[in-house]
Amino acid sequence: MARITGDGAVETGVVKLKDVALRAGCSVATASRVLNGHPTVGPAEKERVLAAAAQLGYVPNNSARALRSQSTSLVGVVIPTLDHAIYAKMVGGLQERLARSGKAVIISTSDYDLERERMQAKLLVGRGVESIVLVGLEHHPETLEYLRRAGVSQVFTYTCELGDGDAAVGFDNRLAGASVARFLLERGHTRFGMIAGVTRGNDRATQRRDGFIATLTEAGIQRQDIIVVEAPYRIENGRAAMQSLMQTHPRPTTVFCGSDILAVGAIKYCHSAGIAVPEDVSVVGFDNLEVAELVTPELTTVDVPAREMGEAAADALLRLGEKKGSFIVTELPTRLIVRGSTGPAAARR
Amino acid sequence: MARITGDGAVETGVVKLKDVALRAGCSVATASRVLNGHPTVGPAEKERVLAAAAQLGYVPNNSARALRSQSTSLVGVVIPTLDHAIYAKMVGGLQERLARSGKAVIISTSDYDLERERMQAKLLVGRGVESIVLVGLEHHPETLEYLRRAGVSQVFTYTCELGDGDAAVGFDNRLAGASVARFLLERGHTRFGMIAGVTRGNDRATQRRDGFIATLTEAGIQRQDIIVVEAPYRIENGRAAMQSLMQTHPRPTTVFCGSDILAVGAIKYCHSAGIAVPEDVSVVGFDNLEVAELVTPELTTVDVPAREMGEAAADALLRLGEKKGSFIVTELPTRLIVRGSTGPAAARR
DNA sequence: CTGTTAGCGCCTTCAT
DNA sequence: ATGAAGGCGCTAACAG
Repeated sequence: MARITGDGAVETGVVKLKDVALRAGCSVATASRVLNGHPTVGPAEKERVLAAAAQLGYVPNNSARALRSQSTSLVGVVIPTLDHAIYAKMVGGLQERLARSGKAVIISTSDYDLERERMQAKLLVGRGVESIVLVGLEHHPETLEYLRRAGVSQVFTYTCELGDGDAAVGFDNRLAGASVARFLLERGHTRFGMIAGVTRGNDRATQRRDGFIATLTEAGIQRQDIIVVEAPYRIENGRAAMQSLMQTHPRPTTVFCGSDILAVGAIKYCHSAGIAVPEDVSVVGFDNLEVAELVTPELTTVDVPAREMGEAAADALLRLGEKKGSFIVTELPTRLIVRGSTGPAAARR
Repeated sequence: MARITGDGAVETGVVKLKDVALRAGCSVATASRVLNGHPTVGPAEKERVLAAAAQLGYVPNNSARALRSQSTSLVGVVIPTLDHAIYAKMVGGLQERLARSGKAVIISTSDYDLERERMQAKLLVGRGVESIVLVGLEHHPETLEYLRRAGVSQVFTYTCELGDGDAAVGFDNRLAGASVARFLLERGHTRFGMIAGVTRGNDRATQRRDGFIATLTEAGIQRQDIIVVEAPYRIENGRAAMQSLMQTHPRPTTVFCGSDILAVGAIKYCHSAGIAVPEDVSVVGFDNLEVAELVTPELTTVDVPAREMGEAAADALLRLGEKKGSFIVTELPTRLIVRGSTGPAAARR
């Protein structure tokens, strides 16, 4: 698809900066300067370059630009999975906000595996990302070391602890777990169950659990009256976990779930087993997903501002680019949304 | 933060091919050959290069590789929104499958706006993507023209019509709508409502609606016994739309919703208004989201293989790269999942 | 203010 | 089978 231009040059496919310079009658350096808004260019020259670029439909080659300038305007994000709305929405907020600043987002998933996260992060560095957005505080030490050496700034989300990162955007998972505990204590509950997410390699799940338990024990609840199980975030697992909890004697008067996903599974089990919610057992979730308002009874849960977190992560990342070497912590509020799945403690039987 | 390695080299930041060659005691050419699986390398040399690369944690610089080889291994995807699970999951499948082939995914969103989609597509081309994954068949003509000129192959998803694209991976929305109509006819329904998604610029919503209506009219249903409203995919809108449908006289014995999101809103309205589902009115959704099994009664819906679609899109895109200029159509099956929200037609009142 | 020059990191001829 | 060298397209020094 070669074609002959007005001035006789033969072009094949893509137009390069050289072509623009040729047509504008200047050097590639000047053309480059104009196109990059460099000020020291005469207005006449400038005009010609711009016109030439427009006529030729010039599109800069980002690979060359990136290679040369060592800057790609690329941001990497590694999340556990796109199947969970909270992560997907976070990425949505991130992407949208970054797009306004001309940055693009390369996405990848780790499936809650810190080792996979490490690999993904390396690949992203190879892609030339200048910053990387990770979920949580806990990561493979090598991941962070590698990123640091590569000069890639690190933004942690879903946590407001900075750890070894450059920025943290999120909330205090421990505090959130504690707030649920306090709420349930106030309602007079005495025996507690928890269906936590898998805590291995997941600081969010760990802290929610720890904050919950610590607050209960500080309030005088015996450790034997707190029974904790772990389950991957899937409805089926919530159901099975609830079943095991409901088979203990005496059974908990309330169950706190590390995610709404688990909570709806738990409620589903109760329905099938003839256990009344909240009369027999109160259930609390986490995340405030859309489903929270769709189950019967509606789910008491902790609202997590997923989209806002993505937007705030974008802001943090942008500021990090401006002042290199600074640290940013943005704490976002969570709040307990009380709905029908919780009530006063069930009568002892 | 330079550090001294065992063999005395000073490293700053990222490991380059030169570093690997140095440590392996060979030339960069040889190292390159080994890392690219070029056959003509002695096994001893090969071993050393691989070891060196592993020890140093070498990651190729994609900008350089892209510049040299004129190929970026970058794929762009534009979806309406990451807030809806079907799109998020599709992207998840796409990303995961492409990662295996060393391709990265740059993501962006259009918010169901074809004009925004056009802009995003242009930006992606500027980023050097070699293929682009779009949702649906209908796009701004300029979008497709631009992509074609830039040599970017186009994969459409959620449709199995090729249109002006190079590949289509999805299902027949019209047929899916028709299958719902047939199912409801068999159950003896006589007056039909539909809460469709917004059809403007959305061929999926349009075709689901058209297939539904066409099948009904072909079966002898009068057009006045089919009432259709449109609503953006949000629970609240489903609720409001259902309210308006339930206020017509005589009211429909069944309502087909263009998405489970709308359907759960519709069911929610029924609960609040004392309308029994499915006794008073049957409800059918679309997508088979997780919520479909969580509402009461559970939702009859059309299962859409979102993740598989992403994976199939990746496959199509890969094949497209191999045989330039070919066309690929992959039709994925949908199936009607019958649950408790549908029953025989309600008794006439 | 503009042009010339020297690479960015990698792959791939071309020699050996 | 291996190494040396050139250049992908662009930008940032440095000259002029």
